[in-house]
Amino acid sequence: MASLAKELSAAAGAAFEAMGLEARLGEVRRSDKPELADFQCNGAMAAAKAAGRSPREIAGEIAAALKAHALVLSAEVAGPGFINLRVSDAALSARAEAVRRDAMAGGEKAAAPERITLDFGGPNVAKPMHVGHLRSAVIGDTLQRLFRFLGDEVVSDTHLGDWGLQMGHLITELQDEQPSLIYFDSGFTGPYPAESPVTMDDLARLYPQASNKAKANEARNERSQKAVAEMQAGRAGFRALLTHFINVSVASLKQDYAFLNVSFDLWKGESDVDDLIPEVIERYKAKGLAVESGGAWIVPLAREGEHIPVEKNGEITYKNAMPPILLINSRGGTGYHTTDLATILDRVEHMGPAPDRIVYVVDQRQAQHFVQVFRAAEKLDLMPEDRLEHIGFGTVNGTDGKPFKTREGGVLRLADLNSMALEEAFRKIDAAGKLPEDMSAEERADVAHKVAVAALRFSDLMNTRITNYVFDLDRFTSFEGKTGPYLLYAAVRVKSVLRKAAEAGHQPGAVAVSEDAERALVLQLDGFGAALLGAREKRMPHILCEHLYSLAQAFSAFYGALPIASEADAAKRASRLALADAVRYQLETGLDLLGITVPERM
RNA sequence: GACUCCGUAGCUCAGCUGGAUAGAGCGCUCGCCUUCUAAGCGAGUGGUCGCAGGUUCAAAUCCUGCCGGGGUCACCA
Repeated sequence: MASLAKELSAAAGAAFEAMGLEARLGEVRRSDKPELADFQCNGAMAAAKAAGRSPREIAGEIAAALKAHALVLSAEVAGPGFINLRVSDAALSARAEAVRRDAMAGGEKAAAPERITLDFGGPNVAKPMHVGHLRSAVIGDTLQRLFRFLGDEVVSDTHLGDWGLQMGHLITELQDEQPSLIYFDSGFTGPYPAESPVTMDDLARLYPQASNKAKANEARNERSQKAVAEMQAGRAGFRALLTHFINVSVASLKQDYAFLNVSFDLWKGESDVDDLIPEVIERYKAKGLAVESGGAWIVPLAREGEHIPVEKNGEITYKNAMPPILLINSRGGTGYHTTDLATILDRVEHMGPAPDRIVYVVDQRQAQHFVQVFRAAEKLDLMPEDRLEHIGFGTVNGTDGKPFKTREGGVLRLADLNSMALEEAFRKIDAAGKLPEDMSAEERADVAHKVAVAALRFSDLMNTRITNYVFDLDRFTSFEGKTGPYLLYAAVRVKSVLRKAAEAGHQPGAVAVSEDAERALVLQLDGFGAALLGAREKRMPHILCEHLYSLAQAFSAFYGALPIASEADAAKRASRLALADAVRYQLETGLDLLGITVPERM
C-alpha cells in the first residue's frame, strides 16, 4: 500500500484531470493545521485562473469527488479554496500495519534509479583529517546509504589526495632529515624495503614543517615542486616512498572513518590514474582543445559573455571570468584538474559499466573547480556536464562564527574531534546516571560510542547542507532538543517498552487507532517515503533528519498520553504495541540511513 | 570588480517549485514521576521574515535594486 498522501494525491489528481486540468494540481500533503485536517490540497486556487472559474467552485467539485474515496472521512472547502481532508481511523490503522510489515518501513523506491559513482571523503595522504573532513564523510556516507536504500546502484570512492605538492613537501623534508635513505639514491634500482621509513606521526610532523618553510622560502617551495614533478614522472625511489606514505595514511584514515560508521567501496586516489594522464592530455591536444600559455598547457572553458579581458595598468584581468583548467603546469607537473579528469576517464571507460552519474561531495568552496572540470569533461565527450554533479556543503564554524579552531588556534583533527565527542558522551551518561546497574563496561563503552556518533552525525546532517554551521559540542551531545542523543533515547525507549511487554507475554496485534495521539503518530509514519525521496532528490539529508525527529516527538507524545504495554484492555494494548513496533522499525531504519545505530538499552 | 551562498524569535536553525494565524530546538515561566526509561511530556513567553520597490486574488517564498556577512576568481588541493 502506498502512503496515504500518495493515494490521496492520485485521487485528487484524477479529479482535476476529469475537469480537464493538470493532475499535478492534486498534490495532497500533511495539513498545516492539524486541528482542521489531516491532509490538504491547494490545487484549486492555482487552477482557478487557467480554468476561468472560481477557486472555491473548483475545490467544491474536487472535494465532492474525494468524499467518495475509501480512505476519506471528510473533505471540506475552506478559506479561498483549500481542500481539507480527514482520513478514516480504519485507513490510518491499515497504514500503520502496512508500515510495520513493509520491507522499507513505509518508504518507497526511487522512480528512476541510477548507477552512481559517489566521490566523497577526499582525505589527503599525510595530512591528518581535520574537522572540515567530517562533513564530506558524513554527508557522503549518508547519501550512499540513502541512494542504495532507494534502489540506486552506488560505487563509493574516497579519492585520496596523493598526487599533489604535499607529496613533494614530504619527500624533500624526509630527505633533509634522513638523506641516507635508499629512496634518495638515484642509482639504486630496487627492490625497496617493504617496511615504511615513516609512521603516521612522522608524516603529520613533516608536512607542516615543509609547508611552512615553503611558504616562507620560494627556493624551498621550488624543491618540493621539482620533487613532485620527478615523482609524477616516475622516479622509482620517490614512487616507493609514495606507496609507503599512502599505506601508512590509509591505515590511520580507516580508523577515523570507522569511528563514524563511514565506509567506502574503493580507496582509490589521484595516483591511481597516473597512467591515464598522458592519454587525457593527448586527447585534449588531438581535439585542438588545449593551448600553450606561459609554458603551461591549458584548456579554455569560457563561454559567450564570460571571460572578457579588461586591461588595467598593463595587467589583464577578466570580467565574469571562467578561468581555464590547467592541464600541465609550467614545471611539467599535473594538478588536481588533470587528475580529476583522468579519474572521470577511469570511471567511465575502465571500471565496468559506465555510471549514469558521478556525484562529488566536496566543500562548496570547490564549486568553481567542479564547474571547470565538468565543462572540460564534456568537451572531451567523457560525460555530459549534466551527469556530473557537485554536492557542496558549508564550512564548520566555531561558536564565534569563524572557521572551527582548537583553543590553541590550530586546526582541529578529526581524530581529536571524535575523542572529544566520546569523552563528552561518557560525561553526559555519567551525569545522567541512568544506565542500568548491571551494564558491563563493554556495553557502557558501546553506548557511549553510539551516543557520540549519533551526536556528531545528526548535528552535521540536520543542518541544511549548503550553509555554514556553528559547531557546539556541548549542544550536540545534549540529550535535550533536536539532537542525535534525543533520537537515540526515544528509540531505546520504544524498544524497552516492547521488550517489557514481550517479557509479560504481550504481543503486538491488530491496529485500531482512535485517539488523537495515535492518529498523529500514524500520520507522521506516513510521511517517511516522501521524506526519503525528497532527501534523495535534493541530496539534502536534513529532510530525513526532520522527519525522524518529528517521529520521535510524535512517539514521545503518544507515550506520554497513553499507556502502551500497561494498557488494561487487551485489544488496545495489542494495537498500541503494534504502533510502537512500527515506530521502532521506521526509526531504526531511518537512523541507520543516517549512519546511527540504536543500542538495546541506555 | 565579477560570480556565488547567506541574512527569519535573545541564541542555533527549518520553511523558499507562492496559499490559511510564519515553525522547531535552546533559553526563560508554569505544570506533570506509587503504572511502560522524566535523558521525557504538556502549557506559556518570544518575530518590522535585512531594506525598498515590483508581479499576484495571495509574497518569508518569484523579479529588480540596495545594505550587511561568508566564499571563490589558472600553476596547493
